[in-house]
Amino acid sequence: MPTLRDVARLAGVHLSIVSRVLNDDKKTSVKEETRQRVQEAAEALGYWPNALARGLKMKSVGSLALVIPDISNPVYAEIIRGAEQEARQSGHFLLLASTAGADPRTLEFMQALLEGRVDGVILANALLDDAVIDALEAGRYPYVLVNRRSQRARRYVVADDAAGALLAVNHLIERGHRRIGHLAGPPTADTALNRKLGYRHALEAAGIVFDRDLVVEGSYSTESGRIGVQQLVSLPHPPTAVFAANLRVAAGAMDAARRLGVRIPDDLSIVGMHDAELAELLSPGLTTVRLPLEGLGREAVRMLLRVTRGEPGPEQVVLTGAELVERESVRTIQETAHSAS
Amino acid sequence: MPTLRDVARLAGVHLSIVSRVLNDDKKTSVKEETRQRVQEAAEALGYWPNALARGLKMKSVGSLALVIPDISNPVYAEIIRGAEQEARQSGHFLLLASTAGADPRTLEFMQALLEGRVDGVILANALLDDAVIDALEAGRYPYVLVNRRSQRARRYVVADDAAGALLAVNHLIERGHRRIGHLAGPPTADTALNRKLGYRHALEAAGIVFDRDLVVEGSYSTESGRIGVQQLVSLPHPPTAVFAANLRVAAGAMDAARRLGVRIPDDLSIVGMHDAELAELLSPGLTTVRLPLEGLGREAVRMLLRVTRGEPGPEQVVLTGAELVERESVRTIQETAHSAS
DNA sequence: TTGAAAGCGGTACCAG
DNA sequence: CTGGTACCGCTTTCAA
Repeated sequence: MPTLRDVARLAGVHLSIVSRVLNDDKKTSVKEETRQRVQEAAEALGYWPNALARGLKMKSVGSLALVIPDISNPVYAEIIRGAEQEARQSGHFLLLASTAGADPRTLEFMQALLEGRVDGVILANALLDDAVIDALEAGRYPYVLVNRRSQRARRYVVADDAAGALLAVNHLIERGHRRIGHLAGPPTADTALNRKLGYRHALEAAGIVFDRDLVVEGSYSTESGRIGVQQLVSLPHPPTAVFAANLRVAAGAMDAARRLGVRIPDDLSIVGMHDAELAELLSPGLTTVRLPLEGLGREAVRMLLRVTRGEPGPEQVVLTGAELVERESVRTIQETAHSAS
Repeated sequence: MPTLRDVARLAGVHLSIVSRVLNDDKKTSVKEETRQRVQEAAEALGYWPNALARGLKMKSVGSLALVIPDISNPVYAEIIRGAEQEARQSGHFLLLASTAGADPRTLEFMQALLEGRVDGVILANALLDDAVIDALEAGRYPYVLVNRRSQRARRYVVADDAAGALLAVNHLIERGHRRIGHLAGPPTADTALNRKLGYRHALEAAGIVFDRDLVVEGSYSTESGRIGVQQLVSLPHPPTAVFAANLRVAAGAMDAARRLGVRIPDDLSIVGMHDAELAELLSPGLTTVRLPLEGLGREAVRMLLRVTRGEPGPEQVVLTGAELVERESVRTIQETAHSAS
């Protein structure tokens, strides 16, 4: 790998001149002819600056990291896309780091990342340990949480999960459902809590009494959906519809329902949270709520960049704009129970 | 951020001693008491080495990059997992970089990565431009292709796609199918070519004449599967089964078939390549061939690490071990056509 | 056993 | 307009 020194030698100038030319420094001017020579020499040698050396001097390497717990979760694909675009547009490099398998050592993992490899981190880790956040705050390290809120974290960007859930459950109510179950996510996840909140609000607003038997708490996994739906359908008075906290949960629920002989939507309607290609591939197509995840990614990068530059700006942002995507997993029911009583 | 100098000052020793203690240098010995003082000082300050400075000096930063075209493709999840584990086990840091959206600038993208941010790269980019590989070779940069072979590339690790395809098609043949279509992947992808080859070999071995109308070429997308299946079922003499080159293609095919009123497996059997959770969530469950993708990731990291260390070793590896995962998308048919003639 | 110093590849300030 | 130089934080060789 050629260095500045090599280019300087070839061009017959001092290396500081090469640096100026290549960074086109406005402060000092360079004779046009010299500039030419330098550029040609750099070209000829295939010179490419060393990010380490530059980063060491500049205290900034021009890259950000997005830390993700599980790359295979489709939720992250959209956040990544948004973050990627935004980073690229502002001339930064986005590196992804998966913590899968590193769980017990997340803190060490973060430290390794923060040794100078990146200028700041975006944490999409829903199950992130508070200790990590404390360490980040203590070290005054530039960071932003995405898709997760935390008491300890000063900065985050999240979607309006409660509003999204409201949308989902209202849809079910409009279609005549009154006995609506909820496959909730892990109580450790802020998003799960807000979705449950939205669920309760929707019921409340419709004058439906909340029945705690109808909500089963689990994790954000397909397996959790399978278990949950089994529990709901074996209730003495099972729900006619269910709101799943997550796409994976919904998919698992559909899978289990099918195996149990529960037809969707005939026997059970279902709407899931978060829209992705999977929702369309399921059979029947899953009605979902689309969250502005790509926007989350973009906004997180913007915020992080502001922080690294020491610029002021909002530190907590809630992105609204959830919308219902109707497919075939919800059926309309007559309000028989009502009129019969 | 405290530096070596800060620790040295606090411990009352020279910074070179601190370096020795912290890296527990075997060559020079340090008085036990001094060692203690240094460690305490480092601890007290929360010292953490600067990877940039160290990397600049050592010409190695202890991290590798895995470059992926599209993070949402489930194929990569497994490769990533394997690579991650292997990297971690050997004390390296695996960074992921997605090229999505950077397509026309992949070369620049690679250069940015190779400015010193990482010690080497693993390219999982199936549609990678040859120019990138040439540049990598020319720059003698440590790299390994994974899940893709190339004339220009000296190093790669791939699965035995042809054998996997053989497995899939043989399964169909054993179940009595003789008119078997193939939804092929993009001719630019080495994996697609090998899968098509396996398909042909299987037919040949069974004495089934190859009918070019039964193979429709596309891309590795769900949309391609949709289009392909539509084309196949509208043939004057449509196939009774189809082998999809990819999980996404299979999923798209199933989706389109459903919309066209073609029942699976009753009207059309289908087997896909690459097993992932999605295969199980589809309805009916998709029979697939499981490829040793996690192993691909592991092996790629091992190879890359060897390269960075200048150690000898195999440069092309083909991982065998594909296996059939039976679910519900294939039905057995009687060999009526045979006996009737 | 410890200290001093060179240098990795850049950037930026200062002097000529 | 150009050259010289200090320094970013760390590793490592050489002397004391």
